[in-house]
Amino acid sequence: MADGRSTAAVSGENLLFLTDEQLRQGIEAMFFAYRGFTADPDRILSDLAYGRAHHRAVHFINRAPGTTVNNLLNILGVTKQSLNRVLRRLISDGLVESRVGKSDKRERHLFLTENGRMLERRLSDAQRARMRTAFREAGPDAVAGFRTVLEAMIDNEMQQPYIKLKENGA
Amino acid sequence: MADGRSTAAVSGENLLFLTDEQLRQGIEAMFFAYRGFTADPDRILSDLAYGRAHHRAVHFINRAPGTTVNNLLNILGVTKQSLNRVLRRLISDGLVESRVGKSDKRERHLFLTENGRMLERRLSDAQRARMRTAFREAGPDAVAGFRTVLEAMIDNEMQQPYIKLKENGA
DNA sequence: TTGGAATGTCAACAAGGCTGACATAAAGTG
DNA sequence: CACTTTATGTCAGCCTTGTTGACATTCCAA
Repeated sequence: MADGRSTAAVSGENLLFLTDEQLRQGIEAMFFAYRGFTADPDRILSDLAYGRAHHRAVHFINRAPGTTVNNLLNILGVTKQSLNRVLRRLISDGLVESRVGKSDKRERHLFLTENGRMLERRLSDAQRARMRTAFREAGPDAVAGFRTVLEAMIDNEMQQPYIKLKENGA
Repeated sequence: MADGRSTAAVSGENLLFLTDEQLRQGIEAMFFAYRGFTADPDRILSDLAYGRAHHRAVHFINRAPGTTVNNLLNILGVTKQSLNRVLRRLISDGLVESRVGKSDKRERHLFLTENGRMLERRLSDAQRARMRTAFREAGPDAVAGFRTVLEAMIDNEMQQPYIKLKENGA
């Protein structure tokens, strides 16, 4: 661990930025920031007796309307049993609609209903507001760096569904 | 929502960086990056039948040896009952030692045992390795921006315990 | 000295992960 | 056509980790 300094020299510009202390600060910042990041939606959700799992489903259905259950499974990285529990409730509460696929009738294509879109809007408005404030405080250069580091931190195994998100075959 | 552009003008430099689309990308990057961030420790923990809650406890006890249960509670933002369950197991497994406070016998001061330090090392090595790779790929300027944005995103209500972490009164 | 505040423990419940097993319907293949 | 594979849903049961309620201990101040 004493060689943190020498490895940092790869970048050349700042010899100190890869010490274990710097990394630990990054790790803790990530922990506390993620909590802040989810705090506002969490408050809204708990009033409705929903959890983060519902938020994630609603978010990605909104982003890719008509996505199949299987595609959502890959994006979220949970089991179908776990997702199914969440979807069942969202459907019975009238926030999500499930349509049998036209070309492949085994598939279910998922859409937000009007009420679903309203909830999604409430949640994402809250989350965007916090992100907007943080971005504005930090400035455009910091935002670019933020994005660059986050992208480098994303698991390569898991990056495919993130990209595959465009597909939409209702 | 059409006024995203005008609010972005506050920063002056990049008129586009606060559109809803940019914010949405930031939100999703945060979601996927956090998953990557926890993936390596999660794998180690699941072999030991521990969860993230154990990781968090071990991390902050290592960072502030002798911290009290109450202080840890404030840092982690969970109920004392929830933390207690985790601590009980860590103590009975011989990873954490709980010493009754000298001046105030109601308090318990927490320390990692030798085995506890070994686990902490394994977990933080894995997490640091990923963060180091991401930092190195992104470069020092991006890292600075990353830190700036995360700090701006941390809930102000929750920032105090993060700072209070220094105290140590065994 | 006594009552309230602080601290920590035990019990029970819920959300949301997980695995395993199984059913159904549709699609694809020999 | 028979057989296999794929997509989805469901039931049962487990675990972790949140929650609230009840309670014991300790400290301190009126």
